[in-house]
Amino acid sequence: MTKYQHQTRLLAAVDCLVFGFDGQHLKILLIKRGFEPMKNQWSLMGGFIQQNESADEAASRILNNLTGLQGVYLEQLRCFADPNRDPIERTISICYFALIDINRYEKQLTDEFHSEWFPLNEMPSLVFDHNDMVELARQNLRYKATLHPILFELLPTKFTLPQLLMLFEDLYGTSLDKRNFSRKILSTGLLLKQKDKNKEGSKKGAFYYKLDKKHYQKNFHKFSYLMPNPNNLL
Amino acid sequence: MTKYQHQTRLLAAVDCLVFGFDGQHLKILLIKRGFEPMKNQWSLMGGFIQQNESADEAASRILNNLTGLQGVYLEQLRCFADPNRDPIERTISICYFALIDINRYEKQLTDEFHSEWFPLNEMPSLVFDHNDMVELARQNLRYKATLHPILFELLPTKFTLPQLLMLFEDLYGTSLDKRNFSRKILSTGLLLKQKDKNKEGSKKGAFYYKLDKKHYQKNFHKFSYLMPNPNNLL
DNA sequence: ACTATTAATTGTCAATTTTACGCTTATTAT
DNA sequence: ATAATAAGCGTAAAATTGACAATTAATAGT
Repeated sequence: MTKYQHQTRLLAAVDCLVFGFDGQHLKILLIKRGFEPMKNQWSLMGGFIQQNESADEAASRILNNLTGLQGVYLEQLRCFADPNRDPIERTISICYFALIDINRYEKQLTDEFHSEWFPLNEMPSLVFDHNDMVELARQNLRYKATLHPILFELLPTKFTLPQLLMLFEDLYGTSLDKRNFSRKILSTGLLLKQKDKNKEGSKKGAFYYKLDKKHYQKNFHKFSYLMPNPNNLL
Repeated sequence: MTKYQHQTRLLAAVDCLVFGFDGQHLKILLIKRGFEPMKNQWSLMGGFIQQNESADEAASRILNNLTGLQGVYLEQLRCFADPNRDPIERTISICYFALIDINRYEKQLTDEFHSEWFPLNEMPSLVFDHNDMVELARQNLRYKATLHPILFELLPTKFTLPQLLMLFEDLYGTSLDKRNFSRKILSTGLLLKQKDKNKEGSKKGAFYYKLDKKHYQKNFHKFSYLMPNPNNLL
């Protein structure tokens, strides 16, 4: 026996969602779809999985091909497999999301690859079920960011507390007390204060911080619900 | 154009992981694989996705076929798509996990469907990458249960606080103070005290509780990290 | 070179929540 | 009756949170 008999074989694609943060708003990177159907409609970065690559590899390859991005935070969201999600032919899509530092790639993305940033709330309608993917990814990001220090992926290596605050406020659509926010975020022990300041935003300037790589693992989980510390166990 | 040209089509399967709780330990339901390769090896409940069903539908169907389970909590975990995960032919697997009340189905599962429960920590080695799936699902469950009242799916409609405590303790591999646990869990407002007791576990007997369906939505999120309440926003 | 302005940062205190315990209670078996 | 067992209630110190006010550093305008 070399093959499974009598089973349906399907197209498998990967769609990549890219989040960025411009200092004010959480944004999403879109491109105009390059082939039919729905050619020239706004879309996530997508492509078919090849015979000998894993889904993770396909996601990296496709993201790189369509945006030039490489080595960025990339995580599988989930698989979308409605039989009618693609009108041409049944295609399963494995959806990924990436988090990048928007400033680091802005020029290359818009000039070279003709992709465009949209604020999450003022996004055009997308092809197929890509709107659902975005909504799920947004919820997932909110959810995950309550427990994981994942939003730092959206900021430069050196960032300020006001920047971080803005990011949280925009993601959760709320406003937070900066004094309490600072205290809470610093109490995690994840941040290392730098000696220099960022003076773009104010006269006084705000101190830069970096993630403390040494304590990152140890202090990863400064949260609580029913468990004292779910991830330190076992 | 009616088809995408020159693209690889792949087999797509679904694998279902079933969790249960016997009052002492978290358990997982396994069956002996019914066909080659690896026939008669321990495995998750799996099968191929058919032409006109979604992945969710396939998961329900396959779970029902192999265990008789129906209408239970079932959620997609993630997609496993390593090109070599199946030695016969490349097959993408979309992994699902189910949470069930073990007592409700025990007889049907073991007698009729010849599936077997194993404590998560004393599980035999499984076919293909199913071991990875189990490990990921366990982590995911731990993770999710810190923020979502999801573990109730593993208990009968009426359950006691000592039962719930045992479940948390086993999932997180730790011991918790019963007094603090009670206070914390009751403070969520999610539980409704019943008038009758369960006297199986002790002489005194422990009061039954039910989930308060009315307040379930409202009190879903009694937790905090950086956000006052991430899910009530927007 | 002062002064007004702006945003960052530090600080305070009451209220709430958590932690770490001890004690009482209900029930059954001896 | 009473000993044994696990359930359930209580409590005080410690830690965290929430709601604020005050101070500080730097710049820009006069």
